[in-house]
Amino acid sequence: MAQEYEQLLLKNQLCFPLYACGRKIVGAYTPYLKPLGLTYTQYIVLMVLWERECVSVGELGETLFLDAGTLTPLLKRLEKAGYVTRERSKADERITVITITAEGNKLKKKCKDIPAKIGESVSGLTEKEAQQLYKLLHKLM
Amino acid sequence: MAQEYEQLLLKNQLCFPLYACGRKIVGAYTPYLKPLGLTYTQYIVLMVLWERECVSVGELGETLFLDAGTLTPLLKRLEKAGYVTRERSKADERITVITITAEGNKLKKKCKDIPAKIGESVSGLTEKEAQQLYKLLHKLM
DNA sequence: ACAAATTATATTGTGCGCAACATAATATGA
DNA sequence: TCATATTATGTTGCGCACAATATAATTTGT
Repeated sequence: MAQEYEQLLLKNQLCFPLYACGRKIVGAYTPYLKPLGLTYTQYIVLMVLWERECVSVGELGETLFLDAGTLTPLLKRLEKAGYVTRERSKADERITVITITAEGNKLKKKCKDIPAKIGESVSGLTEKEAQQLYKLLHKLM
Repeated sequence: MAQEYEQLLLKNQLCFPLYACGRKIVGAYTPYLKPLGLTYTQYIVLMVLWERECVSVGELGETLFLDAGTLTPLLKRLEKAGYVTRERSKADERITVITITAEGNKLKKKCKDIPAKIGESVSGLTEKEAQQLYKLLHKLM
């Protein structure tokens, strides 16, 4: 095999493990989120709302790096489940404001211990390594 | 905000940047792969085939951490495009053997320079940091 | 040999994820 | 002011991604 193709070997890729780990993350959360009827993406949307109470679709997208094509149907599902409300801003009718409901806030307590449980399954890394990884990923974004 | 919920703050999550970077990777490849009519997942499937020539669906799944529900329709699309063939193994009819075609191998040359181009856009990291990241991600998997 | 268990792939259903396009409201400028 | 541009969200279409289930071939145990 010619050396010029060395960069195309799967084992020489940095991107592939990044892609694979990203999916593994979602998988790691599933056993904890599914009993609550949530997906990972819905969970991180709720995380934003637990911090901010209300937020526009655009701000959500910027925060989570997701676009309207992903968020609109997801938010409609969360609305249907009773966890958020969706209404047009009175100041600017182009903006849809997403607000967490009391029911949505109740989920916060139920989700409280999930990060620690995930942390245990990522225990292949030491505390120092986890911090290193955190820094490198943030530098990438 | 009570301290007990600190772990639910988005900025304290290790998993979120992992999830976000995983998606950014796919996005970074798109401008190079789309002109070739390929998706990122199809590209990594082809990477395996460029190394191995032929492989079963199960081995592909183990290598790429993907399941049959993802691979079967994807492989049918690659077959339709003329890049692979799909046929049952004669030794064991349960196994579907995927083989790269001459047309599929031609793509290898066209993809040769993509990793370098992606590398440039990931140039926020030094060589040393990229190696560190590589090691940490592999430890996670 | 042959029923039961195992293995490998395929199918179905749901939910992302994003590009491209559509729609409606607001801002801008001659 | 009023056409034009911009902004924010929504819609459509396609391709993953995976759980759950189905199907068919092979292996195993008696």
